[in-house]
Amino acid sequence: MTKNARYILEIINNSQSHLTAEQVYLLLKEKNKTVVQATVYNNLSFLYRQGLIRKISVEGQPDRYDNIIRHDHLICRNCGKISDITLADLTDSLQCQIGFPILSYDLKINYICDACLKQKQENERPDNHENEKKSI
Amino acid sequence: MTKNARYILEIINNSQSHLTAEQVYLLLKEKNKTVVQATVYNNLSFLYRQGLIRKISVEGQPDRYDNIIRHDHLICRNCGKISDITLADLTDSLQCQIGFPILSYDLKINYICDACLKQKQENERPDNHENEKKSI
DNA sequence: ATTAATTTTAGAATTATTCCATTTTTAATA
DNA sequence: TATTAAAAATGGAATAATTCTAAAATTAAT
Repeated sequence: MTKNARYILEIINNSQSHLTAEQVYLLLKEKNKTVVQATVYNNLSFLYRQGLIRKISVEGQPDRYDNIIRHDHLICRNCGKISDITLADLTDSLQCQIGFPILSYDLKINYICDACLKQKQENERPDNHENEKKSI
Repeated sequence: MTKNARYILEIINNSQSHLTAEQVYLLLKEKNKTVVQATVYNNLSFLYRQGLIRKISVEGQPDRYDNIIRHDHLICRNCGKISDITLADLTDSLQCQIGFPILSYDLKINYICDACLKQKQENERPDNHENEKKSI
């Protein structure tokens, strides 16, 4: 494991958010002035292949990277915000239902976050006709 | 709903696979010779906003479009193949655990498909040292 | 028939990611 | 320690997916 790979793993594990490759690149640059994006992509692929990080994808967004501690994700269908939530582990139940061996699962819950809910109520006041069909 | 939107909805609902925008474009072209990609993207967004189609995303792949009949997805972590599978409905259980209202959920099961499993066994015969670290 | 609104088109622009050839770094060995 | 081989990083070009924009075409409303 190279220095860059170690830094990247650290960045991802210490982050509360769900970093894109670009965000990882910007953070890594603080440690290593000369690093380029390709290096970040190489190392992210390496760490992913090794099972040391998780990759999450939300429609219309670039791939994001996350730690491998089991947890699920809430996706706001209005603004795209991703949050963590840890729900009951489904592995056994799924394994049972499916029959052949599974590796893991990804569960995304779609909802409308507080901020968007509030904003929507604002916009839906009878006098306001803005943003009538806005949503990601 | 315009003619193009109707055709696209039909294409997606009649498809067994999980079409990308490009694939939808190629299929729509058979009906409407002059259509361009931007039109397909416009209409896909429209149909998605209306809740008439579903969007699914797999890391490293372009977004895909699917019908809205409830079902889950199996993702082969080696070749990226997506298949449908209908598992127990989790809505109530999730809704209970979460507390605030949810819209829906997406469940992806990671596994290795038959074809890849067979191919891996081939490659792992002691004489064969190809592809020792290949996986998406 | 006229106007306004919506959709489509064509093509440029943007974003995310991969590829490739060269250089640099690291590790292994004489 | 110097030499070599392997792996990683760099810089930049290339590709793929998607969005944007402005003009043209179509549709609906008056």
